[in-house]
Amino acid sequence: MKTTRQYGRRKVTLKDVAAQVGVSHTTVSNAYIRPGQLSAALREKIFAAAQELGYTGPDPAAKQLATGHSGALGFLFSEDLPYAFSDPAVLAVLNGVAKSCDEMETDLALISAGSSLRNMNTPVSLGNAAVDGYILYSVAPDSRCVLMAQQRNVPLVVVDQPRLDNVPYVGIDDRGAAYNAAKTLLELGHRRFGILSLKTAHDDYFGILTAKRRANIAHSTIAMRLEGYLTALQEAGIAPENVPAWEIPINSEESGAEGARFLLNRQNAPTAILAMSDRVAIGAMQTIRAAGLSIPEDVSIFGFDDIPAAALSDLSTIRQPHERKGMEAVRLLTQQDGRQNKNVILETELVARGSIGPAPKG
Amino acid sequence: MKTTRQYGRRKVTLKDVAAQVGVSHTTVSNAYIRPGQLSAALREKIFAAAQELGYTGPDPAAKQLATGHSGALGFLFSEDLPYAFSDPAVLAVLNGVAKSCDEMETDLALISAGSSLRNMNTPVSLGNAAVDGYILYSVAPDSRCVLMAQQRNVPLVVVDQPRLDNVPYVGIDDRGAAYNAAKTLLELGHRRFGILSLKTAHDDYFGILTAKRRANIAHSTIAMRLEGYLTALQEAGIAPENVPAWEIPINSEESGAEGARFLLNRQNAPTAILAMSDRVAIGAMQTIRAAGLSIPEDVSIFGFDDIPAAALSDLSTIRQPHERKGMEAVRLLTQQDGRQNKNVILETELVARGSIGPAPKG
DNA sequence: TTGTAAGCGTTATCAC
DNA sequence: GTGATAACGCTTACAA
Repeated sequence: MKTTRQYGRRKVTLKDVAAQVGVSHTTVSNAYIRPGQLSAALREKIFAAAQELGYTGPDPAAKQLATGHSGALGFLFSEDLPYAFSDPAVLAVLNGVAKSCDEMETDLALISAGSSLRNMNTPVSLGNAAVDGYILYSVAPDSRCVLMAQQRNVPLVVVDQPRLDNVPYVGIDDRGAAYNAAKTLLELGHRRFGILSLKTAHDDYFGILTAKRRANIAHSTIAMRLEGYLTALQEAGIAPENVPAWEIPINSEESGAEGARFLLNRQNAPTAILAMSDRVAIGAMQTIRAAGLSIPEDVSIFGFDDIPAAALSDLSTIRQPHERKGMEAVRLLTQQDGRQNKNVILETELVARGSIGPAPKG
Repeated sequence: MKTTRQYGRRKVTLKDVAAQVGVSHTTVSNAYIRPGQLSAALREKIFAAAQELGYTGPDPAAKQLATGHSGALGFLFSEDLPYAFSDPAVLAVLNGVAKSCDEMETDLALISAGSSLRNMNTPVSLGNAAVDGYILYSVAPDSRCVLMAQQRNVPLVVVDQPRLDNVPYVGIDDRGAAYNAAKTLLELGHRRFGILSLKTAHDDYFGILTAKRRANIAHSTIAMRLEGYLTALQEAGIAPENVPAWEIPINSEESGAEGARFLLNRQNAPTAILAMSDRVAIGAMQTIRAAGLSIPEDVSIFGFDDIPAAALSDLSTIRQPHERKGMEAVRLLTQQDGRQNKNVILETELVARGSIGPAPKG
């Protein structure tokens, strides 16, 4: 991509407009940003001249260099963009961010963490993007871009992950929500549980969630959810080591289906499955039905997120206010008036649907 | 959002690093962009100093001002962002764009046309974003931002809409695809058709797609699809005026359901419905079934797009290579080496599923 | 291999 | 209300 000059004609600047009208370039600048400083007539005259010359307003880069801010914010994903666009939960958050940006006339730059991690040879910044601040969305705590974002010395807000000192945080009570889900199933009489966990660490492992891995969970949201589940079960006298768990490689229906196969094929297969996302749960439901079992007569299942597909699948789940997460993040980023550490914990709601029922007799 | 300086410490610049190491300004700059110009040892020394001082690389704004380009591109939606994120077809395109951007290490700025249309008092540019080029995605031809984008004097690429002189274009053969859909239903013996059309103009109208509106369709993709349908029908001896059509207000399932109610409540209700999007078709299917009719025994229905939900609903449709649209757009934007007018028309595929069948007897 | 100096197009300060 | 002048932080001939 070449610069404007590729077209031959030199870029039209403030100066050109000023010359045309016969005023100083300051006055033209004022016409755009301080309307009160000149007569309406002159302002009109300037705009007319600009129009005629093909001047499209102050150059964003120059403006930013002079003012120190760009009017754009960066939304930083941990996953690659293609994945992000396929996940309804991510989209809902992004939706909220977009809404708020729209209102504030702020531009939105999408930045995938993946891309920033490539150039290991050169200490690159996070994207070439000129942004006034970053929203870190569910970024792995050990990711290099966390450090990079902090070094950049612009306002930051974290959504979901990771918890950072002196950085505002938007999230939910993952632990409490998970606790309630497990509790609900316990009250229905279930005693044999299985857990479908999202990735616990930034590696390529998937399979049985071993005790060792349980103890070293890098992703705090996952750790909290697991803790919530296990705490409820433990309170009911069910020891964590007696609760089989499967760690999936990626948040998708297929992975959920695979995890469910593991759980159902064990001795003493669970009558209740706790899944850390709706996509995983929906995949698991397919496996359950394919095995000739009924939901909820034979197996109850609980999801997490309440994506649109959950209602269609009659899946019980934890409703997260995804969109509000995004909106709060923008608000926090925009209103950062000091170093105060404002956190926002949003409410979740337990949505009971047809996927859960009393534990089967016997 | 304040500038960096809010934190008290002055921003670290190239100069500071240069002073620290005891070299010039330029050498430090070279360390970042022209590694060949200095010894590896010196380069390391410079990076070390940068690290120590907290220098995070050249300031994007300053860099852009000096070089003339930003390494970012703008993706311009006609709809507001929140809508865009709810439309699977839009997302798929965005996905393709994101993929390509990722590869090229280009940043992606999302810009909704809506926001640019607000400040009518000041001639604002498209977003504050400093971008090297724009992808215009399905923007209404009469939208102000088309003009604004052109004035900005940066490379442009249009996806789907509108066709612009001297601007590369990425799209499909809407007319041909629609023609094939109608043809397929004709071959199944259908004679009574109904059309569910997307918005034809940029106003608040919805309801019967009148002859007058049919003749004044602002959105070229819609015009082409309608023409494709009607041409096929006309060739089979069915006059356009005998084909009822409903124009929906917004591309959603609800609107489709409403449109289908109109079509089914008429005298001589259609046995075949041509919908211009899958979302609309899926909404219509609900109405059809709610009316006690079977698909495809009583009514056949054809969608457009092949979004994931189409397969789940067993909906026949036209598969568009959404993702490739996005990738091609980035390619065209990036490779613009002159003023040549490269257009890309991607292939579509007719996907026949269970939603179509022979016309009912009688 | 390194340094000097001239921009890049704005905004901001402060006189007039 | 208006206009010089100095930043803003960097890139890039060109010179050494």
